[in-house]
Amino acid sequence: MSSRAGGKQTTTIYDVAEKAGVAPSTVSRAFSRPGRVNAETAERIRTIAAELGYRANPQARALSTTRTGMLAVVLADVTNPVFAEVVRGAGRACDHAGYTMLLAETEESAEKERAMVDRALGSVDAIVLSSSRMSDAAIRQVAKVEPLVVLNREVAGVPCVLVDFEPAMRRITEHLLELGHRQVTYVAGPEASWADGMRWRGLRAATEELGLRLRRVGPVAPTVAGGQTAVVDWDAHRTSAVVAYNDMVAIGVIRRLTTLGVRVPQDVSVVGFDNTPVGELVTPALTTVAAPLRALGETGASNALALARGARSRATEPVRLPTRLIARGSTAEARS
Amino acid sequence: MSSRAGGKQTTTIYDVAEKAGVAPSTVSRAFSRPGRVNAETAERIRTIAAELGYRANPQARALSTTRTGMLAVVLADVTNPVFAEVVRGAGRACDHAGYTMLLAETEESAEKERAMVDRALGSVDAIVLSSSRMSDAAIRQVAKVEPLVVLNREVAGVPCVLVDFEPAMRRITEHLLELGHRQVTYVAGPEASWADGMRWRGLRAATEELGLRLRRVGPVAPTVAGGQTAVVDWDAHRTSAVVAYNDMVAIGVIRRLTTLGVRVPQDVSVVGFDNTPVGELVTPALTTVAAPLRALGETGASNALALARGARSRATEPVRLPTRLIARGSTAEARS
DNA sequence: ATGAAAGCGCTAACAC
DNA sequence: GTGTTAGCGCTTTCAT
Repeated sequence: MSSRAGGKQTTTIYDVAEKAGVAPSTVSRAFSRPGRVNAETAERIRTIAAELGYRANPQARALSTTRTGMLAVVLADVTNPVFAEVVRGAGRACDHAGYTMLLAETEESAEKERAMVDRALGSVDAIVLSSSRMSDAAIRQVAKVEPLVVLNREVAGVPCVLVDFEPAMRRITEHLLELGHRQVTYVAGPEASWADGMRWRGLRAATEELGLRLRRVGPVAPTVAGGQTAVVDWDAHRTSAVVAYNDMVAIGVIRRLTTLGVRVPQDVSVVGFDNTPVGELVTPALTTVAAPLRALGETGASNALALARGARSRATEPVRLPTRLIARGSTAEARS
Repeated sequence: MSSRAGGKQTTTIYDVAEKAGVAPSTVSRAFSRPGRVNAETAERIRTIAAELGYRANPQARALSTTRTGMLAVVLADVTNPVFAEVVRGAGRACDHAGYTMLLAETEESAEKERAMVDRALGSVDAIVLSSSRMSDAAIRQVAKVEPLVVLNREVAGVPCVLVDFEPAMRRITEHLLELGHRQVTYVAGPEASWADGMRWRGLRAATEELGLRLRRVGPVAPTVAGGQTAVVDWDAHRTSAVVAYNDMVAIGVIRRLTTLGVRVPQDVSVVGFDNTPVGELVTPALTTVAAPLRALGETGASNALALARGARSRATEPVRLPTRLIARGSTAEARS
């Protein structure tokens, strides 16, 4: 039992070594390279260590190995259910790998993000960037210094894992077509959003191919309020179907529509995106697309950890995760 | 520019010292004790450090100071909006103090919690326990080893910050009374939940004092499904008002009631708790209590950091945060 | 105000 | 298989 500056009592490798009658290095080996030490000796050491309540000092270990056993997850907003799921996934991956997760919330500010990444850099073995507001260049820069994987955004030369939007938008379009809709308007989310761009393009491609007429309104904030404001633009050229950037926007659209006396889904069908929990609590329940958010976080984190372990990524082909359409009450047959 | 094992390029204090023509210790001082070094020298050192892109190695620093600059936040479920808010608050406090936040999600398991706390112990300067499933004894144990503050739970001898339930329940009761309700049933949440106990007791005290009749049903899971199941018990002894453990339960109750042809709020009033975002999206919008969740996390974290800085807490009087009632559409005058 | 030197607790060569 | 010896990068006495 030696005591440290802070006043904390700490058992060190030396205490264990002494009591076990072996050299400190042997104790170290017993924990980090169990193979390279006599089985009985190892066992004895472990027993004594347990008795003494020995816990390796992570900082000291890190100092000599350059590996801290920590992964940083940085995202814009934990309060957003979408990211909360991602965090959970990442947490599981860390847990599974014996890693500790460090969380940084940027609250949408690129500067803050930059600062947090900077601070984290020295303390972690890898980084997962979730809803990055940084430029591609800045991201690549960071990737040069530390293993890094980006979620839901494609940055050339940097490993990323993303939700496969194209088939998702295609499914939505098919669904609408089956219900007899011939024109749809897309309510766009934040302009800076990579996801918005992907959704729009996917929808455009699908509608074109399947012969639907497509309009676009917005951009609006990705919130209920945003959705509400979009309705006046929809009103200028009404369509029987609306596809919203995400669930919140869809809910806003529905509320506004309802206020105007337009019934959903009888008069117009509305589709959301993300399969957020509120989707099934509102009236009507939302037709939406479920993205594998948990898996996104999980594979993102575990890929990052793999990189940290030296698995230099050969092909930086983005990993694409599949989605599924969840048809609920907000979509119905078009009135003929 | 010296290179480290991992292959990372790192600028050390020595590199800066050499280029600045001073001793390493001076560089160190220039950063940690700016007062104790000649102003000009300090300036020169800082300039050179910046040029060289010097970043202090946190592990090395921690090794000699015993302070890691990290705070651990452990909670059951990030996916729960209540905790998400707490995390945000804690994150802000950390940010503000130049600390890094480590997040551990226990997914409701006391063992997992124990393990995560254990792992974190060595890496952080303080811990915030949010929805702890550990026993009071276990918590006190941890508090002995490391600065620790508990959120929304009272553990004798351990600093805690909690939502002030009593006035909250009193406000609910008053609200109901004003609307002419004379009997209310409480739908209890998880038995193990400290918050549930407090809410129940607060409600009991208030109803007694104000002369309302109180029944209790449950416990049920703190979910929509849980709320739905509770309705059959309510049905056995109907009351004109229902107070639910939280918003989710309240929503479940409303849905079930609606299914049964009982109208909310015309036939029965329902009150939730937490002011979760969905509360204003459902129909009818939920009357509920807003707890200062963000503040909870924020003061919890900053108190923990204060402890870490040596502010040995004198009185361990729990900090109590105020709430406010948000009256919306799910409560109305009792039918006479 | 600054330099020199001794660690913090652990891992990693290198001997034996 | 195990002991010895250097450090990892920083802070911190103790001199000067």
